[in-house]
Amino acid sequence: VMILRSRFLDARRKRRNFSKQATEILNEYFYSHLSNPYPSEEAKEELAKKCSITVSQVSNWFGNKRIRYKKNIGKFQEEANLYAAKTAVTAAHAVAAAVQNNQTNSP
Amino acid sequence: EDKDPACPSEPCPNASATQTFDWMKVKRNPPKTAKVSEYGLLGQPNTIRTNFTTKQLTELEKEFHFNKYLTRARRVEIAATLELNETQVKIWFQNRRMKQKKREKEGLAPAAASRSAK
DNA sequence: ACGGCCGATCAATCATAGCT
DNA sequence: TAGCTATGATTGATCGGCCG
Repeated sequence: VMILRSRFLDARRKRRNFSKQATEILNEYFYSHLSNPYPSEEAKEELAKKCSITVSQVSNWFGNKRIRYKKNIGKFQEEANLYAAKTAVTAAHAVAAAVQNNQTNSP
Repeated sequence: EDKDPACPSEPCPNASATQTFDWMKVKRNPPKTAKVSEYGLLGQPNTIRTNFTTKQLTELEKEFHFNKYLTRARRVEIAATLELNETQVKIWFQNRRMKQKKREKEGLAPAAASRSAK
């Protein structure tokens, strides 16, 4: 039991939460890819850059997120809807822009 | 860049109702490690993640620095000495190599990483 | 077929951060 | 300050793919 207190050697475990914006970016990606929240290595690198964290940290974040999400989907429902709405607005903007562009080009 | 292939007719109860995708159902088989009950009594203890002792980890670490890869003979020897399965030893080395690679990879870019911090 | 390795991931746990 | 939850990291072990 105590034989395993070697964990103390892992003093490196001085963690600090990611910035609010970083979490925002990660959650945006997660919920906009909820059907398959497995970013490719390239996507992870891009997220890492945007969030100012390492690729490993991005991997850890997604790993933890996926496990915790499926463990208790209900607990994340609110968050899911929040981000779903956010991306919906983004999509709406894109559509609006496309429509306007389309009208000015072809009758 | 990325797109979901499916946009079939979803009898989705409500637009924002989050469906249950396959990745959420993934279940890993329980570890087969622990040699199942020698006595056949109770089938609950096993299938638990093994906790390596400090002694075992120290020994494995020492061996790793000697050789990153194990030979069958060496593996058998170490497993016997540390009272672990050959598989556990094999897996430990595999994970250790990955860990090593990860550290080398991140031990170069991070400029603000110094041991002096306490 | 067979066994080892790689890369990614899982799943449980550790230890701390942060809110009440 | 105590207690509890949120969260980042660690790690033994699994999964699928590749190779000799």
